This record gives sequence, C-alpha cells and structure tokens, in this order.
Amino acid sequence: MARSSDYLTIGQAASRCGVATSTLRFYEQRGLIGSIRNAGNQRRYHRSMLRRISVIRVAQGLGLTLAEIEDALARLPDGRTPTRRDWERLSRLWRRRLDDRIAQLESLREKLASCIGCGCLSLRSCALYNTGDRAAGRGSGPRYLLGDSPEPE
Amino acid sequence: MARSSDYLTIGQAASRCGVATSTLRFYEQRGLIGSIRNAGNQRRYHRSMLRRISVIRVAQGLGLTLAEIEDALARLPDGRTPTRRDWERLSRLWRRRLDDRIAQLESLREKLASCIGCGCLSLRSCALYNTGDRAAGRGSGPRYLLGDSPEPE
DNA sequence: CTGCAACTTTAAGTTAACTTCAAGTCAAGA
DNA sequence: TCTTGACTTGAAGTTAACTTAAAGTTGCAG
Repeated sequence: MARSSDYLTIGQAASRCGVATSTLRFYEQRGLIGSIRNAGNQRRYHRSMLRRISVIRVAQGLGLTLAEIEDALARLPDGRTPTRRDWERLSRLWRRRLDDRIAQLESLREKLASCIGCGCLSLRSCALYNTGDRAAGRGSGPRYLLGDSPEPE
Repeated sequence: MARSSDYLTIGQAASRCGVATSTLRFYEQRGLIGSIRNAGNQRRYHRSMLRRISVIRVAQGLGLTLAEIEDALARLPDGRTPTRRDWERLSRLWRRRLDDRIAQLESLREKLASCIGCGCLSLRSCALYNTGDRAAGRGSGPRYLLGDSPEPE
C-alpha cells in the first residue's frame, strides 16, 4: 500500500521544500509538522507533508509568526494536512491580513508625506507619532512589522 | 547663555519622547545620541536632542533598523542633530523605502490571489515561492519584514 | 567490510532592540 | 538628617526562528 517512494528522508524533504534540515527538525519540535521513523530511528516524511511545509513557508512569507501558523493549522479537522479547500480558506484569511498591512503602510506614507514639510515631530501633535503602527511595548525582544496582532490586555 | 531649562534629565527626556530611560541609555551606548553629565555624573540632554530622538523613533516606525538610522544620522554634517532641512531630505529618502515596501506587498498580494484557486505551492512553479520577498537566509536570528536591505554576496 | 555521507540528539549560539537586575550614588523635599 | 525617587553601571535576560556544534549512529556504494 505505502510505496517507499511515498516517503522521503529529511534531506530529500528539505531540498524539495527549499529549507534546511535543521528547520524541519525545529518545526517538528514545535509541533508544526510530524514524521514517522524507520527501523534505524531516522525520520521519514510522507509526500503529503510537503504541502504542509509549503503552506507554512508561504504563510511566513506573508508575515505570520509560527505561533499564528500553528494556530491556523491546528484548527484543521484532526490536524490533517491542508487539502486544497483548506488552503483556499487559509489563503483567503491571510489575504485579508495582507490587505490590512498594506492599508497601514499607506496611511503611514500619507502621514509621512504631510509631515515632510512640517517636521514638527511633536509627541503630542504629530500624526507620525500616533500611527498605532509601532510593534513596540509588548515585552522585550525583536519587533515584528508585518504580523502585527492585537495587544493582549 | 545655557539656561538650565535647556537641559533635561534622562527621565524628562524619556517621557517627552515617549520612550523608556533604558532605551535612551541604550541609544547612547550605540552612539545614536549623546548627552553631557552634571556634577553628580548624571546625564543631561539638551532640548535639541529631543528632535534627534524623535527622528530615530519615526524612522523605526517606518521599519528601519537602528544600524540604518545610525548610518543616515552619521551622514549629517558633523553628526549634528537634524535640522528641518535634514529632516526633509531624510524623510523623502525614507518615503521611497516605504513605497518600495508597499509595492512588494502588493505584488505578493497579487500572487497570493492568483494562487488561491490553484494551490499548487510547488517550489518550482508557484509564484508564491519566488517573490524574492523572504528575509530569510541571512544568518540566524529573527527576520525583519520591512527593513529588507539587499543581501550581501 | 570499509568508508563516507546522511542521519540522530541535546545544548548552546545568533540577531536586534531592548529590558531587567543588582548594587550602589545623587537630588531634593519635609 | 532622613527618606524616597531618580539616577549610575555592567551584566544578564527576553523573543523569534533558526543555526551550529559535538558526539555518536545508520544507510549504502564499492
């Protein structure tokens, strides 16, 4: 039933998806993907896992964090690998985030344009200071500029 | 000549600029801003420094890294605090980056739209995989999504 | 059977932009 | 003078998303 060609080594899967093997191990550790083991304890990936990895990579390209992707994938029935219909739903959802982000940047651009001549940069009155666009203020560490989710209370 | 009200403590400067005092110390350590010391070795900031701090913050809001901002500020004559004319030049420059970033995201959105129905996600043939939009592959650490500078060779 | 590439694990390192901590000093009002 | 809040330093911690290293095991071609 399961031809051996249905399964790939970690190196094969990685090169098929354009990622490093360390990345796949990392994703597995995070619970984003799964694998089975052969007799010698080496990972083997079913071909269908390639699509799941692709979805993860595309979502990252859209600016989502792994946590958000994890969440989205976890909402699929039985945590199955995304079907074409699943992908349709997910990508529609993500497209909206992209729209939002573009709108944010456009608004920022307008504010910048109107401030070029003024240059006040006043904390109180300058629109550039009140874009709500800063990813700052949520703990330490680096700030992400696309996947800007709402602040926790 | 120099009234004492021309100088602010770190706490005053921080609250005027909407940043933490630790941030100002950090900026100073990085060489982004400067201060003088009073008799008791405490930092005092000249009012003009507020504008420099503001420029830094706005630039960050636009997605520039501190390294890039450092560079831009270092190009000002004698590393002076930005005048209104300097700000005009800088903000015009940064506006172009914002334009670029928006264009990138729009192109990504188109690709996503055309892939929603297809869902191939093939590493070889899918446009979503070849946006050139990934910040990946440059060392480890987090990836930045707006201040996406060209890859070193 | 030898040899080498590909695999295994766990732990630690990388990056940016800060924050937090510890232990101490300074400023200023009551 | 006392107290309290603001300040000082240097070192270490935080976060995401990985990578790198070290030390050992497996797969497979010759």
